Amino acid sequence: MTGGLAGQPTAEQPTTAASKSERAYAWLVERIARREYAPGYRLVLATIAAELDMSVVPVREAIRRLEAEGLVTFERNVGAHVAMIDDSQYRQSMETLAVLEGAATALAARRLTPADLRRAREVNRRLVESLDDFDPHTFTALNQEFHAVLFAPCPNPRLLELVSAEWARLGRLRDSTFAFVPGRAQESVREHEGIVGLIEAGAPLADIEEAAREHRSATLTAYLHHEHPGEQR
Amino acid sequence: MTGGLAGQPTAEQPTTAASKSERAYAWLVERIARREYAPGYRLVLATIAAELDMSVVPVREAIRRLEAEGLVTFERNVGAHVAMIDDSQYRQSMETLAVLEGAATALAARRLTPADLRRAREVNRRLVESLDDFDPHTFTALNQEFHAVLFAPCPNPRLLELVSAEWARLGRLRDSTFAFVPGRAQESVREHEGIVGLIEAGAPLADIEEAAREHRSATLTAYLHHEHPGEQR
DNA sequence: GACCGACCATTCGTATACGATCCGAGAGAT
DNA sequence: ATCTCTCGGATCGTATACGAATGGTCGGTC
Repeated sequence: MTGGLAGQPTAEQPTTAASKSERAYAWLVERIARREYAPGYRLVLATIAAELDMSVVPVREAIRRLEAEGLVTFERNVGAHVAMIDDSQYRQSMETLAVLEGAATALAARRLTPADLRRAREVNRRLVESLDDFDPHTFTALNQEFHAVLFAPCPNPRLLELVSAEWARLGRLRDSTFAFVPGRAQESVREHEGIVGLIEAGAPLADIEEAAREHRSATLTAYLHHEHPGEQR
Repeated sequence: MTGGLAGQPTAEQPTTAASKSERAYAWLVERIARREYAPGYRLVLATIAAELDMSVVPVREAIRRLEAEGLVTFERNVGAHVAMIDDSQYRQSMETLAVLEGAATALAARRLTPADLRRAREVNRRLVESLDDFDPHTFTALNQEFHAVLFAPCPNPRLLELVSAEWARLGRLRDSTFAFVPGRAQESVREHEGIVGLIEAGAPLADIEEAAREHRSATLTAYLHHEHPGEQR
């Protein structure tokens, strides 16, 4: 391993700072995020190990971690696949996110400084601009940034952890809703302004929470209507 | 490796249905749950492997899984310890649970049958009875059962997953709040009745959600007041 | 006597090895 | 020709082996 070749013995390269399993994890997340490994892709331990120049053991660990986080599915004696999210799961996760983000936004509201609000508006302005030549990916990225600014000062890190874990599951596995229902984007940025306004005005936290939640739910509803026009729910 | 001892060759015992890593996982959860391995306990791979009569590899996998779920902490090249939850984390998790459970209860409300409500009341009646000779553990178990009945029909399994994951983190790692603030128990059962009443009466979902959330938050507040009477928050 | 540095035991991290399991392809029978 | 059974390749699951990092202890020095 690394054969005892006489490298710079004194050079304390902290390159090895991360363990191999961590590198494998990061590498896989990267690939999944950029859809090089698309949902459904078969992950073969030995292949990945070879590509990363390590044994299967760390790769295995990385994959199990991804499984725990819901990014890959794993079947005994069969192997791992990049997770696929069906409509039902998508709906559930979005609904959950609506709840979590709504709460986080409300908890953060009183801690947002004027500077934060300015920054939020700035991001939203860029969202408006991006409407011109619409690209779902760009829009989604900015959209997430907008909301991140709003709930960043939330005093409950645990809540934020759950939010970002859920986004990781979703954002990386499925194209943004806006790719399916571009029309939703316009409404969305309008609602953003409304939320910032509520916060600025010191509105009751319950109102802020509801607005944030509804905002997210509306995106989901738009998607469902678009995909399954018949259904009620 | 089960040393080739001549077991019943034809007996297709599906005992081996679960992989070793799964067995190790279940075993560890069990030990942690029953506080045989208390918070802070050092988990040594080789020791556990020996006790379970397997190699360290599956044990390692089980521990990493527990880490992902937040039940153990893991430090590189040092090892794993059963997670300890400090006041701050406890507060955050309870707050998060208040949000999640509130939402789950509201989503489930319209789907609860009269039979469900009867069952909830029955559990609450047992809670009242248990107040006589108060045992925090029994009380907490019944308490969780009560709430589980209420949000079981929640149509969003993902939300329920997060709820139970969070309870696993907490319930297994720290004694119930009621051990610290027994007085809270009385209020708690009264509030239960209020929540069931709201659901039965078909109250607005927002009201139900708020009641459920407040109910959980109140427990937290009681604890904080008891432990840190000075602080305002 | 107290502080500092080197040694050793313990335990983790990863590689390699091998048996177990699954899936598909090809031979054989109907 | 089609269906079935068997065999073989591919891949996973776990054991064992060994280098590497950590933490504590012992001995040396000021």
